[in-house]
Amino acid sequence: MANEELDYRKMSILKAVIDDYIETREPVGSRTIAKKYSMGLSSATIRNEMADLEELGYLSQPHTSAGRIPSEKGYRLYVDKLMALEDKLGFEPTPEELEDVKVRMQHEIGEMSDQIRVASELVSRLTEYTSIAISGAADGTQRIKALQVVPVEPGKALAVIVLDDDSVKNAVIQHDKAITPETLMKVSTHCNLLFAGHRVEEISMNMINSVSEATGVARTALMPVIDGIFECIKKAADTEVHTEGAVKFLSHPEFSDVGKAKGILELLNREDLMIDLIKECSTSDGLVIRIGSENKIEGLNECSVVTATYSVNGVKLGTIGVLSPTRMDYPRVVAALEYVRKRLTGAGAIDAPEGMALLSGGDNAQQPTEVK
Amino acid sequence: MANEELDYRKMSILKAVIDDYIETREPVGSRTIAKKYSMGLSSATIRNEMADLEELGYLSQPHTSAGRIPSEKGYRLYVDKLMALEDKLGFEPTPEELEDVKVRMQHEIGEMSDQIRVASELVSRLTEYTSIAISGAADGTQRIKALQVVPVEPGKALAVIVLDDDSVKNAVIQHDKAITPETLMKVSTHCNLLFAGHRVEEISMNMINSVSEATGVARTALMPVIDGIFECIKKAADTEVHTEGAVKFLSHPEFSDVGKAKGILELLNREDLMIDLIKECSTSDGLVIRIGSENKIEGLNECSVVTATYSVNGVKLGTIGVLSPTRMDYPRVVAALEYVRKRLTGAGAIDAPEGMALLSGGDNAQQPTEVK
DNA sequence: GTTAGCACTCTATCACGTCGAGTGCTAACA
DNA sequence: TGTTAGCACTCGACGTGATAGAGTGCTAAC
Repeated sequence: MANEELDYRKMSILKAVIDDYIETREPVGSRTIAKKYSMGLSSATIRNEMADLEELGYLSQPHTSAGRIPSEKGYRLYVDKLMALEDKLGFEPTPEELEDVKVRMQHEIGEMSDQIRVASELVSRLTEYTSIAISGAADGTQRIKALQVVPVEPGKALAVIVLDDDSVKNAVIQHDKAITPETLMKVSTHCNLLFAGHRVEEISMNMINSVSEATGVARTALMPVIDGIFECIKKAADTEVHTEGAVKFLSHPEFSDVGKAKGILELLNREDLMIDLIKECSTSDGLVIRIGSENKIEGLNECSVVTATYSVNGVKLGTIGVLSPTRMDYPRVVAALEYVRKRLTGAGAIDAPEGMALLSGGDNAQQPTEVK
Repeated sequence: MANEELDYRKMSILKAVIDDYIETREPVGSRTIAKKYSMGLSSATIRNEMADLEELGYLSQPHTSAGRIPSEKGYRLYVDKLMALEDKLGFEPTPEELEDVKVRMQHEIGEMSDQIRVASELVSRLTEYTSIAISGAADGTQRIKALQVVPVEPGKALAVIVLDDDSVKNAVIQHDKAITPETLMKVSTHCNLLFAGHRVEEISMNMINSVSEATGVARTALMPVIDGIFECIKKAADTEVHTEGAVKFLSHPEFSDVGKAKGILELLNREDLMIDLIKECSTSDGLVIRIGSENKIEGLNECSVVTATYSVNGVKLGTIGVLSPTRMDYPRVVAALEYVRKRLTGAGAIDAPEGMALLSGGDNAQQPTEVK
């Protein structure tokens, strides 16, 4: 499994360079590596190796007299084989914090599954990066738990559905004032019986026949009501986005230029783009890492995305993505996302993290990363 | 009504300076005023007047050889007496745009009254500034239009209420599995009858007696359900905030420093602070302008806030505030907020805007601004 | 194969000089 | 008495050049 091109020493040096660069944000020189990482080699030797690594495309130089910085290829190798995940979270959240998260996850029901929203907040806090959450399956495979039509005032009602990820959608119904609340109730009860337990995608318009027959309400009068219910169901198929900690982008020296910062924040506000970005990675149930230009959104070429998709009891809650400049603390992000997985599923261990460790013996690469 | 301290000429010059500074973002020199605003005076004369205005505290100088910029006192006089509101919107939104806004306002029902949220988006677009909207009365005076308990699955239900500003709140109910959906329905119907039309603040806990008696359900079993309903009603009393166009702050040269920009964006994320900021001004039903340090939030000393509170048919929809650096295009902001008022109420005119105009004859100050 | 030494390159930083905008003051003018 | 032209002065913006420091690649010795 060891990389053909690189021997052990080159890998060690590459890992040291990337670790240091992630930590210091400064191009890394040969002297730094020799001294700080006690390789037992002189800076001159390291210089030679670094020149090789540059030739092979793993490192690059901002300018002649600067140290090296990792290239995308370097980062790719790093996340696939080199990075060490031990203790990268740095701290366990306090018990109170955990309790708070747990309570909030279980207690609220909102537009988006609140579990995934709260989880996203947690990820952002743990990593100090921006996190983006998108809601559940949003592909029509969610099941309807309950449906109800709530009469609001004459001629106006509210369609409410609850999905299996405990998210709630509603839509306004403007109907004929002749329709009484009692009739609405009947329709509501019937639709609930009809739809509950079914997938969103299974609900089809011709069910109106059955509703009309069963309730004895004329089809034309029923139309707006059914329309409202369908609008509501349609909303269930919409993907919701929630961005947390967008401002944290301004902390990165990579975005110390206001124009650039503005650009990225405007991108983050583009819900359609963010959905695309995260969704593209949400097929697999594991972690997906996209480095720099591996992700296709223009303007995000200097950023990396790590996503994790979460399911509980077979219900897809959603996908959380962490977004930051390419110089991302990958191990920490991976650890945070795995930690949240543990929280969400209530089981599963990250106590003995897998993935590499080159320097600790093995060379297994169990972190499922999208291989470009 | 004319200011004691200032004669007509000084006011003209002050107005010209502020107009120009708002437009160009540059300290304004005497030559600029003389040439651009055709005062019929030489730059030397204007220089003398400007020196007076500075002495009186209406203008200040960044440094010796720069032009003048308005002080807070200068802005205050400007918004109270000097600014001209004619045609400040610059353009009427296209018919399609208006239609879009109208449709969205009427059609959606969400956590916050969508009317106020959509209005806030419109304001931000018209002014190119950040706008902050807070929801309705949120003081317990909203009335409940409808209430319903929706059974979700055994032991779980959802309380849904619709308020008079068409906002929807919901809360989860974890109840005894022995309670059947039919019982829930009975409770729901009873509560709806009991609560509908009443103010949120009127609902009191001892109503549980009546519910228990009327439905024949034991009080202990009923407790979680009533709790859920109360939680829901409690949420109705929460103020919701919606911020639109926060990123626009990054366009202002005043925030070209990333650190400063970060500070302000973090402030904008502090919902509690924003609620305080806007709420403080939401007592009056007119416009309130706070300039620089007139608003009490630390870190917003170099910003101004203009707020407008909107009610339709006696129902308070909410308050919209526009936030920008002190160098704000006040006339445009006022025009935009008045325009939105026209849109929301469907009547009322801003076609003949009031307020000053010093240079067009009158000197009335009808814009209700908070006098510090 | 490794390392010490050295010349070289490139950036960041700071001091310096210049330019231009705008002022305040004075003296002349209507 | 109010207005204006003229002028010396101030101060920030900007471009230039010198300097220091970090890091490299190469060569020769170990």
